[in-house]
Amino acid sequence: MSSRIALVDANNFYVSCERAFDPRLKGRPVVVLSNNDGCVVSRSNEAKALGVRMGVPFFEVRALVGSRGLVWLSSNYALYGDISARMMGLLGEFAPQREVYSIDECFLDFSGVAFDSAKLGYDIRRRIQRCLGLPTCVGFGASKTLAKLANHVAKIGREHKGSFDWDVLPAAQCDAIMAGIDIGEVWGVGRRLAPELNAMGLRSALDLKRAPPRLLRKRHSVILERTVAELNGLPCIGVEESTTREGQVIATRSFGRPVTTLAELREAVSSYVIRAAERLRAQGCHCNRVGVFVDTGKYRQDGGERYNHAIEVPLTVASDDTRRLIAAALHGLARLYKPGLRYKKAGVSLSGLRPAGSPQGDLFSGYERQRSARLMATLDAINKTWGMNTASFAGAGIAQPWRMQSARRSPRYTTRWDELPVVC
DNA sequence: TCTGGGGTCCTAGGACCC
DNA sequence: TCTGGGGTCCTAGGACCC
Repeated sequence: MSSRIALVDANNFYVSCERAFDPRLKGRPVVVLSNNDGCVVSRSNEAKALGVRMGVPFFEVRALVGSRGLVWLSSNYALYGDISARMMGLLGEFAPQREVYSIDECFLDFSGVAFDSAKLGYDIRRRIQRCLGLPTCVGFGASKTLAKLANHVAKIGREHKGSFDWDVLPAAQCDAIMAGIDIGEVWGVGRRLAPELNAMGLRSALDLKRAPPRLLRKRHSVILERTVAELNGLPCIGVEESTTREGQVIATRSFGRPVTTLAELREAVSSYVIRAAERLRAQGCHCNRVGVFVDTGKYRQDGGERYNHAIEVPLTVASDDTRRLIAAALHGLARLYKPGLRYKKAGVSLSGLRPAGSPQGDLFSGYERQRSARLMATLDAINKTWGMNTASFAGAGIAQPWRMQSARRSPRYTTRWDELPVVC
């Protein structure tokens, strides 16, 4: 039985989440900004029509606020994460197997199942629209790469009404459509690779589909070889329900204003460890390496040299105890810190992840370990019930003057009792 | 003035082992 | 002067993704 995969994704996801709770935003040019209100990361169709590009620094388009009525919002990840979880729950009802690929994208595996893709695509889109108020598109194909590309076709061609399936069209027609798609739109071909492939005479998705895979592997990598196979309907990338890879947890932020003192850097790094450790425990993992990095930023005005360095501190015993991880991170930070610089950003990474149940304990730590586990569990329970940072660590600072800007975050409608939407 | 954050995967090269 | 070969593990860096 041949492979049949769908990719569902929400259109303009962050903006659509905001619109679902604030109908006044409908029909208007709206953008949602990245952390620190730095870059545009989501745009309504009206904003796209004004020429606002993805990822553009906000200050470059700020004039459109006055001249064209552009509305801007800070990002509200509590809201988007919750809406995403609801969307993925609904999508899971449609297929035997589901892979949550990103906050707004999901692969569904229908291999071995008979279905009418036109009806299914319509049903999925209607369900998500009715339950959550989100517009979506659906693409069907024999591989993940083809499903992604089908989704792209569904999105740009109005005649497809938000759903497209390669397998219902004759091969010649599929090729004609692919010939019209830029090679850079193919999943796995990024900003570096596209010009290199262009230089080899490959310009469209169809060119890549017909390219010799061996040669591409030699010149580039095995990834590109797989992409070519996937474009030809030979699935190489499986649909995976859960990720059991080793993985890592990263927490990083740009500062609201430059930071110069070690004391403030210590506060910031501590607060990032607290967040990362929460996520680590939510995954049920311990880590055995703590990385920390600082950066003076790549857009420096003062002409000085950029300083961005990282250091990894190994732990003798894998841990998920915030206190231990903070101690390790601060140890690394002390070695990294150079006075007299204006730091723009810092971060931590937890790696060497393993399941919490299997610690290779040091001989005498049994009792300590139980105490630690209880303390962390209590901390997480308090913060889950009463909201983030209800109980925290003094080392992270109280005033936190270095914190990022988030001038226009909408209410956390669905995750905070005190911010529930009020219906009049 | 103002330029995000959180990931994955592959490859090359060095350390180390037998 | 001459100085193996094969394997694994780890890490850094680069490319990609959303």
